[in-house]
Amino acid sequence: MQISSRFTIAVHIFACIDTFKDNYKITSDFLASSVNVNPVIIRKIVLQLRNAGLVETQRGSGGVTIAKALKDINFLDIYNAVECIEKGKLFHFHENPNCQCPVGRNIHNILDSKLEQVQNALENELKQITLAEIIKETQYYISEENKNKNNAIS
Amino acid sequence: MQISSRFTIAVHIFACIDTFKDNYKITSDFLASSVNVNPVIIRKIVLQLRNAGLVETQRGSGGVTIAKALKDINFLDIYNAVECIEKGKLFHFHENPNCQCPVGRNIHNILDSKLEQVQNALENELKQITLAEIIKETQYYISEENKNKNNAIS
DNA sequence: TCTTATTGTAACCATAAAGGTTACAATAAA
DNA sequence: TTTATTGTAACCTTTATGGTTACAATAAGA
Repeated sequence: MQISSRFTIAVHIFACIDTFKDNYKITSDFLASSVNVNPVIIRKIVLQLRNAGLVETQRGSGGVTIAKALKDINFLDIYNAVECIEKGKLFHFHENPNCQCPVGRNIHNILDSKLEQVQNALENELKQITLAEIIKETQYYISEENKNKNNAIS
Repeated sequence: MQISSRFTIAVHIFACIDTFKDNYKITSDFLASSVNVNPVIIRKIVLQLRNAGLVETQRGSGGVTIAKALKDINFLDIYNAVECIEKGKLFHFHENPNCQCPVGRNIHNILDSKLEQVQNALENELKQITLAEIIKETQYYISEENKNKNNAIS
């Protein structure tokens, strides 16, 4: 299993919106061009982000905007928005362990809390990383490029 | 995405082997009965565990045994054995971000270390949990059942 | 040696998810 | 009224999961 590319695309979308919001209208075509996927893929992901209250969209006139302060959106918010994870569980448990067997009828007692512990570790780490941090990194790398460009000119 | 049930089945298999090793020959049929899946499913998972050096099997005569000390097998070993994760990466990155776009050509710089940080958090937590702990829990829950049974008899 | 039990493995199958595409109604603004 | 855009339906392909039947290879016991 892998976390689907919807997650990295979603982060990419946020980076684009913030970087280009003053100079471009952020349409699904615009985003599709940067991410390099079909615009409908972008629209589906943007819809998931909108349903989670992370972005706002305008039908007809177009354009996507970020709905919250950058520091108030973290990777877990995005993960939960785009990753359709069954019952919120990271681990898929085999369905019908044999309750005639001492191990089979106790396997949930034995495992459930451990699996929860692992899932919490993942979620806590996702929670630590906010869009504020990502946008700062984005600005840094773009400004470094511009520095190099200016050096080449001068 | 979810971590596949191969993982919980694999842990279940280890719990069974240790619990019943003195009183039963641990065949794929025996394990299949406790887990409640087709014996071939068990054999495929046991093969993955064998390829990872975690168990030993005997063709013909049959039987599965644990290949290492219980404290030397952790959840990450089992996870890596049964979860065929592409290039070892937890996150699937969109393939071809547009290098004409400042965000597109920097998105890996921006994201890669963050994704690695999250994957490390997951793997470290998996590493903390050993089979020794799981077997201890298994014995505890089974002994509790036996206590209750004895109480009912007396 | 023959029989039996068991593993390893191939060859299928069904279902679901991911990722993608075309098409178009609904909408908003110029 | 026209145009641009979103939301959405209806498809498609590919891959992974989980499952099944069948059988050759193997090891041990009768």
